[in-house]
Amino acid sequence: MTTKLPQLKKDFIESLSQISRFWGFPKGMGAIFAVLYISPTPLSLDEITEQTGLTKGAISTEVRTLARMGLVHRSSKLGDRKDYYEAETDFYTSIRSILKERQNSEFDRALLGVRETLEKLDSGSVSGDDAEVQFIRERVQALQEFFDAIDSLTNAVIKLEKLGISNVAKIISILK
Amino acid sequence: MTTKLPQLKKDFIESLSQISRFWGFPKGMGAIFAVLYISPTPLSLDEITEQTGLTKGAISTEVRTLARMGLVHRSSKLGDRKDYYEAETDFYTSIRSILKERQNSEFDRALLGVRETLEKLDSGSVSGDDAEVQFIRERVQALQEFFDAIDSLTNAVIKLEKLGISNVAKIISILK
DNA sequence: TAGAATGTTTAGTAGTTACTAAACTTAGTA
DNA sequence: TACTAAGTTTAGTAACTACTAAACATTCTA
Repeated sequence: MTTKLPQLKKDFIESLSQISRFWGFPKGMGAIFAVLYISPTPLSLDEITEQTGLTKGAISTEVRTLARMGLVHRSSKLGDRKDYYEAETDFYTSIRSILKERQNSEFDRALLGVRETLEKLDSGSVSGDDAEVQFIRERVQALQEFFDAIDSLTNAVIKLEKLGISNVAKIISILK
Repeated sequence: MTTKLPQLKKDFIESLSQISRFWGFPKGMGAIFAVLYISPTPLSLDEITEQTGLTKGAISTEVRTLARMGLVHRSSKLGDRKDYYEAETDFYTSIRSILKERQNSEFDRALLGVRETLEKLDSGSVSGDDAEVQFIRERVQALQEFFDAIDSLTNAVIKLEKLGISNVAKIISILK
């Protein structure tokens, strides 16, 4: 039983749309990336419109976000007024810029909030029942250590690029 | 300058609420977990209501989700009809059950979609321009390899529990 | 059995978000 | 200059989500 290429493309686009939505990005963003990712040549805004069914407006704004995250790149041809877009294929590079993009985000400010809570508790500047303060201090500290561990691992992922994917297996075996 | 304990708690709850929202969970879920996490004793539904400002109904449903994810545990006292809830403090245990919970989720089905796309391309059962099929095959394969690498690392995180957080630093240094 | 205490479910709502349609802008061309 | 092609911005909308309020269910106690 054979599958026709257009159908295969549609399925792939649909899968990436779902994955995108799961990570808290618009469904359409995933679709746009998918279309660009499996295109041998850079595509114009109109071509993306055609393959995703989204309107020009939506693509215009979402492609800008994708570019800011480093997941797509914008280029142009001489003597052609159109913009052309292509997908970044190095995902580790993308991850790095996505994380950079997240700097100063609500998320980072929230993490900072926890850190500040811990600092206050550590500096002994919190007034209240001593035993309770101590208890909370230990709990918040454990949480902070967990966050730090996750942070370290995130940085590790970023570094995987240099190591090459093939080495991941080796690292995993070290962990076992 | 001293901070009063109730204010510190409020700030902490607010921080975890934001973090929760960032990860795509309801804000209230983070607040409930925060309240339980910094409580020395298990709390009843009414006590959680009081500290979060949410209604009984909301807490009833959200605490169930938290329990299913392994982030809180429900218990009861003899001769007391109330349910009591306390936070799980081993985050690695929680992560494991969250990931298990995700099994068969929309996300996993989407990942499966990509894998199936690749299998079709590999088995040569896709009809269409040969060069294009080959190009798409390579791209999808690269994406699949990336997903696999992330998956390996996720599993590594889960295993960190056994190693102890302190060893994470050593692992990171290996990666450098 | 009635009443109270606890927890669950359900109908509705306010707020958010991803998107469309269309007005607008900018730049190139006849 | 008017016209066209491309992209952006903006106003509005449909669908979703987290939550509230209140009805409902269950279990214990007088």
